Amino acid sequence: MDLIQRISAEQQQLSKSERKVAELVLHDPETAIHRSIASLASLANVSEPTVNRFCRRLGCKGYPDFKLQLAQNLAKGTPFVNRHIEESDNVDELTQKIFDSTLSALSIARQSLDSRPISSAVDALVNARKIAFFGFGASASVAHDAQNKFARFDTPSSFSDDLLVQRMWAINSEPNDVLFCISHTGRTKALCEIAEIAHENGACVIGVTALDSPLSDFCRIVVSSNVPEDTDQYMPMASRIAQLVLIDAIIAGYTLKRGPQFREKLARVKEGLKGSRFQKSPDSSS
Amino acid sequence: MDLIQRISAEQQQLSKSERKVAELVLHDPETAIHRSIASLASLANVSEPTVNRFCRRLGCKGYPDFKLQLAQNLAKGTPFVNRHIEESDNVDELTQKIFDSTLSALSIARQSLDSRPISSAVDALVNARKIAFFGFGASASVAHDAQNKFARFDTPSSFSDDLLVQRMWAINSEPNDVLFCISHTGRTKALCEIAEIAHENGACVIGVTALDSPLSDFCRIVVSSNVPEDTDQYMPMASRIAQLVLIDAIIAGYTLKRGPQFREKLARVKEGLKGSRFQKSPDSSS
DNA sequence: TTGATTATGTAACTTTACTACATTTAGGCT
DNA sequence: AGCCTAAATGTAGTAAAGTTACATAATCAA
Repeated sequence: MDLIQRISAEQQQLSKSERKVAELVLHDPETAIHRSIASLASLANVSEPTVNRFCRRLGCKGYPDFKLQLAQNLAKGTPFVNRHIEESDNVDELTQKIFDSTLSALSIARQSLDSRPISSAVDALVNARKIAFFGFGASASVAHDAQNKFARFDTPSSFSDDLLVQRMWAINSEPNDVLFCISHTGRTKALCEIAEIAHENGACVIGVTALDSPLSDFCRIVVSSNVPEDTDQYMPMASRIAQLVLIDAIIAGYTLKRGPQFREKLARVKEGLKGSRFQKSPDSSS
Repeated sequence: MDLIQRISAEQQQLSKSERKVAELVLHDPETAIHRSIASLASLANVSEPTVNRFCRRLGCKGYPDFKLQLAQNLAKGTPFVNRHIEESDNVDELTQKIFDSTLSALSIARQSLDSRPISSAVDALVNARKIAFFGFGASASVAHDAQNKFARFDTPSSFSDDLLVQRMWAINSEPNDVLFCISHTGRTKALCEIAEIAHENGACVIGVTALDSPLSDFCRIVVSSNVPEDTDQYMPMASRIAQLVLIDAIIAGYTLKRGPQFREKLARVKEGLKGSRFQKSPDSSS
């Protein structure tokens, strides 16, 4: 656990004066690392030894050591604590918080990543006859995004958030077909049904979902993201971003595995998109 | 340019004694940050002021400042630099790289953020009569995602990636209607046309796009993300993630501005979604 | 070689952080 | 309440670290 997290964790157990220091540091860590102990102390309205004791309580050797660790912590760029949004936040604070918690979730997901299912997914895709991406609600747009990327490839792919279309696809599925079922919770009844049908037909069902969920029972491969609870209480935020990035990784793996002449094709596809744009600086699709 | 790079760059122009210090630091930076100026000086067989002068020559305020910068430099260690994917990467490396570059892009976007257009967008939405989210290609799924979130709210909202549907909406648009046009480059001809029509009808066109792009000419508000060039050469990766997070921020601002009784409604919507799921741990939509 | 210029080191000084101790504050018990 | 104990906080002195001013040594051009 890094220093900033340690401070916010221990904040409760600190004494009154020490908590003043903690608040100051958490509120503006940048400032702290450029100040002397005396200046920080007076800023927090406490004495110098209090600041020193505060540092030691956090496991530092002294104030200079504390500054050093804090500096490193900041440089690492994971001061993204899941700070919850408050009624009093202005738009600027709020925006920063949203970015922070997304970054935080992504970086946690990155650490607790299992590349094996991703690898299996790539293998399945390379041999796929046709591919589909299904999901509902917020996961539908993730599926949509994934299909959009596969549209660049030469294997037939489809997306749907329509129950009946999905069911038809599943019923017609065969071995060597790949079905991506996307659901954060893995508890959406309708999607489980679809997955079951495809699974029974011998298709390779890949779940971008939670491990040990009802949906995962029907999946040959489960790619899970292990993001912390969503910051926002009303709708998925960070979880779907993690799903997108996971799928990006699968796509990158696929692109690589298909070899150089496949990537030439991709370059041609990209070139071909230019016709739809006002020219100036050639860029990726949008 | 970071400190270590700066040292090796200036190494040639340094005097004999100062070069000794430079070599020492480059050879073992870890040690340097934990030593006092005296200890470092004796280790390099030079005097203390020499070390001090060395620090200043590198643009630091003094030795403590030098240590701080060096520490930050080291902590960055394997920063989320846009490390390009290589043929030889295995799936694990590749996945890490994809996550890294996404994190990198997001954190850059976070730093160079202008909250004013976000704030204006929130204001426009609060007064909106109807709202639409349009985009093509990868941006279509972003628009899809945004609409999915607005489906929870009480203002009529729609999404389309269909040229004709979009055009019909634009033609029917009026003042107080809000149109989100999503495009990374802001150069997609079709979308510009739609934006122009809506704009001429007096609707509030909000571009989630690049500043100074053709599209931005028809936008009353431009929310831009300033992400670095996309890592992947073939398709948008990081840029669309940044778009999503920007829209998340707008939504969070909107939710907050609508006040507590509006959030109660949201809670009811979330509760209502449960019926579509296998129960166990209630969670957000998927 | 010599004078000027730059590089380096010495020593005094200033700032910074730490330690030991005194004072205050808070909580428990009669 | 009033007292006692223990914890928390601050004061003042001390040690250590960093900086500055100046003196000496090295380098180079004429």
